[in-house]
Amino acid sequence: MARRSDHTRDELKILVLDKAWQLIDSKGFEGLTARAIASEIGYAPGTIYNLFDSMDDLYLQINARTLDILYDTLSAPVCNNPGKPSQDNMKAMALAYMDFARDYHPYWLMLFNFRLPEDRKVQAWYQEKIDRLFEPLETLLQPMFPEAHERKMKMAARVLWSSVHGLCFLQETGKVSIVSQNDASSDIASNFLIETFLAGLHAND
Amino acid sequence: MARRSDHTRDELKILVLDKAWQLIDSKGFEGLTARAIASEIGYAPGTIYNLFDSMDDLYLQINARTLDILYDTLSAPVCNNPGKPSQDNMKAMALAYMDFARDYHPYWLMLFNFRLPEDRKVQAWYQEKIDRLFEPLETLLQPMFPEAHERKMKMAARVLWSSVHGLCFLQETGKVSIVSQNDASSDIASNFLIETFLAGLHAND
DNA sequence: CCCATAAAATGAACATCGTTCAATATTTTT
DNA sequence: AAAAATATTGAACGATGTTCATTTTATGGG
Repeated sequence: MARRSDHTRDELKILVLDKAWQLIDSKGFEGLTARAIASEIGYAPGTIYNLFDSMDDLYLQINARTLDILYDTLSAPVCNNPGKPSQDNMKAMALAYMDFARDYHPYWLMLFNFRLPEDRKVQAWYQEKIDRLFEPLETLLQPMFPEAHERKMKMAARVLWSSVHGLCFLQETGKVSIVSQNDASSDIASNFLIETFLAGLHAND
Repeated sequence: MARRSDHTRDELKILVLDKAWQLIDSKGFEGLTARAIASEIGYAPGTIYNLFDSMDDLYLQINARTLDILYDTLSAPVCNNPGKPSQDNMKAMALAYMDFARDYHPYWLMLFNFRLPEDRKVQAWYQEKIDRLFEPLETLLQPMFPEAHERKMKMAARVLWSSVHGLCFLQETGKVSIVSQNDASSDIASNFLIETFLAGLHAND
């Protein structure tokens, strides 16, 4: 039996989440089970439930990690180069998101498979992590809107972001081949979307 | 024991799918189990597996029905009124999609939760049902492109369609509140997307 | 140092799931 | 009527998430 002084409660939580992350990496989401985690860290299955309300709760914590990495990805200098036009930065940001969806595929999928437990609202700290994702794009859109139109700018950010996500999602889950089987097709489509959207924004000024 | 002359194999398949559809409606996707279906139609669980390869196979058949209804929805006259400007039709089509996602919520979700069994490619007949979904939007976009640019038009259709889907998805799964908690916010966002995208198309002519 | 109390870890047990397949029941063919 | 073919069955298997009475470990006071 694991001795309870081996780790503090918080250390143990981190240990579980680290191992969960590894399991997803090696065996995919299907391989992520309470028993597998427990066995790997040398604890009994019941211990998981001393630390997390449920497996859904654990999935939520994994998603939190994923959202943090995604935020860092979208905040990276390659997508936020002040020396480059906003359009270039946006294209880079869209491609960064698509690369992220491929590189972190199982984690990225979990973000959308997650089901809220019953009618419970998503917790505030989690919603905060989601809302934060729009900030880098908002920063890029800012100069294109008068200061008085901040609300409209924020909507534009969410609409464009959602659009890129939709493109990425249908592409990545293999539901739709946008232009052809070409590997570059998602890049082309993404660039086309941003060019068109920005042109539309300027035209409607 | 059910007598095997009660139904032909095809009738039985339809019976199973009808009951599966009902179960999703009444108990949600979680209530859709082989045992529940079997019990409801007066057969044993094993019978399901005489008709379908697996539950995933059954989900695929349910998805096929959903895709058919969605196709009919997007083909409806309200979104394809020749007497109205294309932009109005597109806005109506986007709203029709969003209404569909709400009205058929569990079925609509299943379209994206479905996981391909192993590395098997999606079957051609299923891919056909997906590709067909773009046709109504392609018809609306057609007049905006020279005939020689058909490929570009098709890409535009898929990009705009994906964008609307992304908007709808993030809205419907409660991940993102686009403008506010307002009920009309998704309509506003969707209209904004289409106006901007079309303006961008014309500007880049 | 010992013992009472608190806390953590356990793992068997429960309900449920998808799935299999030998056995049984039914129909068709000979 | 017997035999072959086919459909249906349902117990059984190996999983899963989850619970919780029991056991183990740590702590603190006398």
